[in-house]
Amino acid sequence: MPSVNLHLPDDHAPAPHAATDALRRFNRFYTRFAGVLGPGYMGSELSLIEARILYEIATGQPVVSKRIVETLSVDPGYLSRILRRFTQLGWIARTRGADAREHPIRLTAAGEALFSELDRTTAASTSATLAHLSREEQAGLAERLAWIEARLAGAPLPPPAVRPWRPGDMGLITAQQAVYYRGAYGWGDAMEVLIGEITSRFVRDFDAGREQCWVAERHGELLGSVFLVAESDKVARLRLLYVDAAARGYGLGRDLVGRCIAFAREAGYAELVLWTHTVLASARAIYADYGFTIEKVETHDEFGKPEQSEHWRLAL
Amino acid sequence: MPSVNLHLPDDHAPAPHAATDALRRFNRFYTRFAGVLGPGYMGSELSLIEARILYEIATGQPVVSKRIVETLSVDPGYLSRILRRFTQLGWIARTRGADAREHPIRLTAAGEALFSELDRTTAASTSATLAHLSREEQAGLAERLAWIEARLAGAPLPPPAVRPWRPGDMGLITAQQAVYYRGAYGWGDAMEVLIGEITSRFVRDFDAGREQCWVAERHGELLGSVFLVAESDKVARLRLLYVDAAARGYGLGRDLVGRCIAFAREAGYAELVLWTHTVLASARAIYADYGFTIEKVETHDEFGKPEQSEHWRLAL
DNA sequence: CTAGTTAGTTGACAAAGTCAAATAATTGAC
DNA sequence: GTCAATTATTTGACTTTGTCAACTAACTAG
Repeated sequence: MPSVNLHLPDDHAPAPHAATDALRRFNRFYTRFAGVLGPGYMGSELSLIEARILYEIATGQPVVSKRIVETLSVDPGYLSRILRRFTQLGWIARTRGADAREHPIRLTAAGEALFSELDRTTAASTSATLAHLSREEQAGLAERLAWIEARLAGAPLPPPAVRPWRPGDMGLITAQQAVYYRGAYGWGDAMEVLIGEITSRFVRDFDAGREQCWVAERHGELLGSVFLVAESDKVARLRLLYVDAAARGYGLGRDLVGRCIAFAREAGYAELVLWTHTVLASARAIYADYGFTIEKVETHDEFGKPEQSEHWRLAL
Repeated sequence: MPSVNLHLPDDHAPAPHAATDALRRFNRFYTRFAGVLGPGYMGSELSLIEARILYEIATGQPVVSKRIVETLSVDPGYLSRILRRFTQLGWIARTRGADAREHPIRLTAAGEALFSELDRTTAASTSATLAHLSREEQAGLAERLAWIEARLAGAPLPPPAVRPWRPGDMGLITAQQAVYYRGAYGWGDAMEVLIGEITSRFVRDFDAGREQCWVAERHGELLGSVFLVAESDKVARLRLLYVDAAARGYGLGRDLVGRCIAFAREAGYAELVLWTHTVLASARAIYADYGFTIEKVETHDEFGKPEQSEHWRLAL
């Protein structure tokens, strides 16, 4: 279920604090919502923190208390007492580590049983709160949660995954590029129409062994794409290379062009051509690096304002 | 920044518990994340609950403690003591309500000052945690948060908002309908191509006074669309009516068709025609209700399997 | 070997939260 | 109108949860 991030330049400019307000609002909502899932912990004897500690132990065995203190930001003294109680209850056992100051923690059989029981009941309860959502909504929820977590965590995002095209991709590609080029270069409707025609024609005439389209995705978001289409028996054309701003710095453009070249060689083409514009500097750099050369330069006025375009060519 | 919910039927079927796991994972993440925003409350003297109580008072003035107990699910006794302390500190004042058992609460001037200070600092701190996100990411975050809150709250969703088309919409419409008809009726690539061509042509030949496309959206998600295009001087054609499963029950299809009819009358057309398929029962019901009648029925094989289609007509 | 660190524990508290009983006002049944 | 039942809030008597600093034992670097 890919989506695209469409941000029109002349869109109702969102209030500068819209995102801040949205997050604060969500925060109020979610603390209440989590309260429903959360404390009292599912009728078990465990408090929320105890359950979280048990989770850390179960998933990280053997784990030293220092790590728990760090990941859960719990007071070491408090943790120490909780762990003592867990030991008395027979849920955990503490061994001697290589470093004798550490006392690595493991679950006992009873602890494992408790944890898997807890895991089952919380899963069931969470599942119940999602029961009223359709399959599509559940999938959409999972994707949005992952997206949000990735941004809020501030951790580096995973690189986008590249895959061959699927039904539905063409429209998204068209929408994405149309909005981008309009915003970035002021290109008009004619460009949107052109892209739409190229993508429609691609599906209509698709020749599986000799043509392909690759799409890059992350957390359900379309982040890049490229087409390789047959121009003639011996000539292939690379079209509509695009890398979203949110996917810069992963070498994605290079990857996509590389796939086209490899595929074209494999399919027995003798040369690969493409048409691009002088303003598209980063794409041009990639073409040049792969050994493409400019064959012809011409200025046209198809996109609502004069634009210098270039025909590139690579012998395979 | 609309998106579309694309769920291919033969997609990697998500594990049945994917959404549950995603939510549990998010829950672990978010409790930690909120801890950063949260307790200690921004260097102020207030604990998280105190801050939440202050918020409830400030935004709901005058408010009775029962309401706070319900919305925050806090113990009444505990709340009572906190409110007494707030009163002693001069932040709130309690009056006599119409029902003398209640003691409606208001903020004093000092309370207002405290609250707006707190509001400012939490906004600043939240804003700081979002500083590393781009404008697009912030907008995407806000939309996703709203979407998630709406689903998890289980509250009825707001009706989709209808607006005229914008650049980028055409591709999304194409993607959405292509995926839907493939999944629901097994229609193939030819259908996707047809939709792509219709939408591209619409942009190319768009005649503003005599043609229009409306799009329904909610939380940044495309939920429906319809086209009205000129067929000839006196004849308009309604095309590509679509209402997403997530938007059923709002009368959206009826609304969209109604807009087409009103627009066509306004623009001076004498009649409105459309082409649809017999399997599309709910669309047909809408057409019939508006007084459209079937002119001709024919079976074609364009979508990969035989399908009965119908030509409808309405005199304006 | 010594001074400085580090992992974890303990004691002494303070803060947060709970529960049941009490108080005062209101409602509904007769 | 009166009385029992109910409701909003408060109070008392607690338990649980969380904090802070001092402490012990083990490690590390010079």
